[in-house]
Amino acid sequence: MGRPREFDVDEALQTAMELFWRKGYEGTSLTDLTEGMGITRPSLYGFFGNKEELFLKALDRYEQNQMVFFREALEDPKARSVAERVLKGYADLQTSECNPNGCLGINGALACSEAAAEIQKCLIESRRRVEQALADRFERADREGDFPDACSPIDLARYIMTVTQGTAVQAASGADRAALYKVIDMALQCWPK
Amino acid sequence: MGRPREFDVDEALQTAMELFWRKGYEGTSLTDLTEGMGITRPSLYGFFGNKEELFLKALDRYEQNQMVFFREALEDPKARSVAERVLKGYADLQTSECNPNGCLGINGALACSEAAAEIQKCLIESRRRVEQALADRFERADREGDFPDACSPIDLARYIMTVTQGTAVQAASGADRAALYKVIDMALQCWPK
DNA sequence: CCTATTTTATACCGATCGGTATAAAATTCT
DNA sequence: AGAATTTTATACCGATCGGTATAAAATAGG
Repeated sequence: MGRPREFDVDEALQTAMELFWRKGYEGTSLTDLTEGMGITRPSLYGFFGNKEELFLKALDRYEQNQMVFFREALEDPKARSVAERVLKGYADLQTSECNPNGCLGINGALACSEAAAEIQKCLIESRRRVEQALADRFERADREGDFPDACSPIDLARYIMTVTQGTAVQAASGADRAALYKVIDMALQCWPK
Repeated sequence: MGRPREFDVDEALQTAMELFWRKGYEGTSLTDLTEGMGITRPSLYGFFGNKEELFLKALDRYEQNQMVFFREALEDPKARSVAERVLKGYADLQTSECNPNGCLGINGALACSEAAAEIQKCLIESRRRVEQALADRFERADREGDFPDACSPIDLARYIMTVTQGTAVQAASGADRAALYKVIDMALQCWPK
């Protein structure tokens, strides 16, 4: 009942996600958002709360939709394949033609004013969770005898995440997928096949 | 002649650099700058041009002062030592107690609004120059027979830079120096001693 | 002491920031 | 048709954005 909505909530959120991804939280204005999403300010506030809540919803969508590859990679039976699929999956995401370059989780708010401190904290926490999930997977591999003796699961997980964060910066600087794949091949050389 | 300046230009620029380093170009307001530098707006504009020029001057200072380790590292006779010193030098810089975390060259403007597009371009170009300098050094090493056969100088240079950019994100997220050193040790395992 | 010069301090500019009050438009239920 | 409800459109809010006009304060040279 009531006047029917004139826009698709999912589509609008997708657009918001892409804008935040490309310009960061603070670099994206409400005017950017409303014009891009094709809705008015009252609609934005009515459906998504405020800018901060909208960003968190966009981040949630990002994790649900764009990071599928990560959860799938964790299910690979071999730890080295997990690492390779995580690295290449991130590289694919960071250089996808139909998405902004880089990662929303990093572009969103790496360095920012006090006004965005809360968003910055959320993104740090988000990255920490991803790192921990990978570390947990490597712990399992270690118990299964599917892990190099030389290094600890948590350290290797942090190394892998550091490389993906590096490729995120590279992608945001214009590096193409082939270049990132070469980086990944080198990054994986420390891991005997 | 004329009224004597009441502030030290060098000190003021140092403060500006630190602010931009911590909050990024767009995250740092003129109020942040003038209050931090202890000068008024007319003084800032009189001595440093405008916000954009001030940032570029701060970036120049950063490259001159904070990146000394990089130029020194390039002079090391062994290519592998060059790589190790570059990686550890960046990690030190990114986690120095007396500086903001991370890198100015990345925190400055990774993702931003159109208003900061020019600064963003300058930073991308700055990172590209650093990468090229390392690639040139590795080219030399290759000619000197001081380089692994398996990979090309430019690819390895990009790999090294990708890792330092990854550690920059890690540092900006609160990682400490010891953690980054572990990452670097793993990153260097692809390079036979 | 007076002038020229430089830097300071104050107050202001239009534009944009995130956010909202108000009411008209469009639907469903009675 | 009329009331209730929801979403739209418009116009606005105070605060802050980067940037500047104006003139007072502080020096050196004549």
